Amino acid sequence: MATVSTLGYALLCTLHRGPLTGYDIVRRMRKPIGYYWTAQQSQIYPELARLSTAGLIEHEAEAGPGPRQRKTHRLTDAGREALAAWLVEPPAPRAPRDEAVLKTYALAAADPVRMRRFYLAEAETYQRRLDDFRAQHAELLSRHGDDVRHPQFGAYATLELALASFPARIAWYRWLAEKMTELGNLRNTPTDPPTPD
Amino acid sequence: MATVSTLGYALLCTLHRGPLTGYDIVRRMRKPIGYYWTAQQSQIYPELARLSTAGLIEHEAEAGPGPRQRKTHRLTDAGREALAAWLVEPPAPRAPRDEAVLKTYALAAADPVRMRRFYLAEAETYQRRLDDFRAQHAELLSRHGDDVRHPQFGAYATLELALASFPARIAWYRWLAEKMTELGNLRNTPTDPPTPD
DNA sequence: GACAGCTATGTCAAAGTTGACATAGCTATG
DNA sequence: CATAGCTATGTCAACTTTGACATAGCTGTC
Repeated sequence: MATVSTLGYALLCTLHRGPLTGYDIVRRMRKPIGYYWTAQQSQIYPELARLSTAGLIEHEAEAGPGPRQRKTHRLTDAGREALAAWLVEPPAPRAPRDEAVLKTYALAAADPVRMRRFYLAEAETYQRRLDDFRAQHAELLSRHGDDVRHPQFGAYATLELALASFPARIAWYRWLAEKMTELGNLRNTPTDPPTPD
Repeated sequence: MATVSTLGYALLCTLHRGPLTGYDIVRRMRKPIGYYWTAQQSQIYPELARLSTAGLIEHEAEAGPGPRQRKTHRLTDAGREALAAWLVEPPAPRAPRDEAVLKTYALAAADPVRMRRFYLAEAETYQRRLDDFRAQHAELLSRHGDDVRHPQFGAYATLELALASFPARIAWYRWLAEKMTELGNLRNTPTDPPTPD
C-alpha cells in the first residue's frame, strides 16, 4: 500500500464532511483550518491525483467553466478508514518555525526604537486575526451550538484553541514593546554603567 | 548583493552573542530557540559556507578532532548590520503546520475512545515540555535576572512566550479529552472504566 | 579491549513547498 | 464594452527541508 504524505491526509481531512472540488479545498486552506494548515494550489491538484490512484478518493466530473472538467472529490471507504487510522496516531514532532520568536532571540542585536515598532505592528496583526476568529467562533456557536456530536464541532474546536492562545501572544508582544521603550530610555540617558556579567 | 534566506538569518541570530562552530549551532537548534526554529546539520554547513562567501561571517580554523578542520564562525560588521536590518523587518506570513489541530478539524471521522487517548498523550508531551521550559526559565532568571539590557534577555523572552502559551494548549487537550469521554458515553460505546485523573 | 557515544565536518538523493505561468468562461463594475 | 475578478484545472522551475551516509579521533563504560 502506497504511503500517504501528511499533505495527503490534510486533503482527506478537508473531505471528511463531504465532497469538494480541488478549488473548494484551495479556499478551505484559508479559514478556519488555514491558520493551522496550509497548502498551495500547485500541491493540491497533484496530491488529489495521487490519492485517487491510491483509491482513497474518487470523483465525478462535469463540464467546468474553464478548458477542463470540474471534478467533485469524495472519500472512498478505504479513504475514510485510512483517515480514521491516521487521526489517532501520535503526530510526528514537527519543526516549528516562528520568525518573530527567532528575531526575539537575537533581540540584543536590534535597535530598540525600531524593534518597538515591530512588536506593536505584530500585536496589531494578531489582534485583527483574533477578532476574525472570534467572529467565526460566534457564528459557528450560534448556528450549531457546541455539541460534540455536531460534525462542525472539529472546526469549532480549532477556533477554541486560537481564542485561548492568541491573547497570550498579543500580551507578549505588548510586553516586549514596553521593554523596548524602557531600553530606549535607559540607553538615551546614560547615567548608570551597564550591568557587569 | 546576494539575498540571504531565512535560514541564513537564523544562523546569524545564533551567532549574535559570540562565535560558535557549526556543531555548536547544531546543538543550539534544540534549546531554547529549538522550539521556535530548527535546522538540520545538512542545512547548516552549506549555509555557513554561503554566508561566508557573502561576507556576513568569517572563521578561524584549527586542527579538529575528525578528518577536517574545526572552524569557529563569527559575525562580520556587514553580518551584524544585515542582521540588525532584518530583525526589524515585518515577518513574511509563514504557513503554520500543526498536525494536532489539523486532526481536530476532522474529529468527526475519528473513534472517540482512541482520540481521547491521543489528546491525553499530547497533553502529557506538552506538560513535560512546559516543565523543561520552566526549569530553563528559572535558571536564566536566577543567573541573569530579567534585565532588558542583559544579552541573554532575548533567550529569556522566548521562554516567557512558551510559559504563557503552553498552559492554554494543555488545557485545550484536556478539554478535548473530556469531550471525547462525553461523546463515548452519548454513543453508548462500552469501553474502558472511567480513569482516575 | 571492544563498543558506544560525543565532537566535528561535510555530502547526497529524495521529498516537500513556493511562486509564477497557462487556459477560458462567466459575472460584476465603471 | 473594456477590464478586473472569480471559478476551475493544471504545469513548471527553483528553492527548502529531511534523513541517511561518510570520516576519524577522543572519552567513558562493561
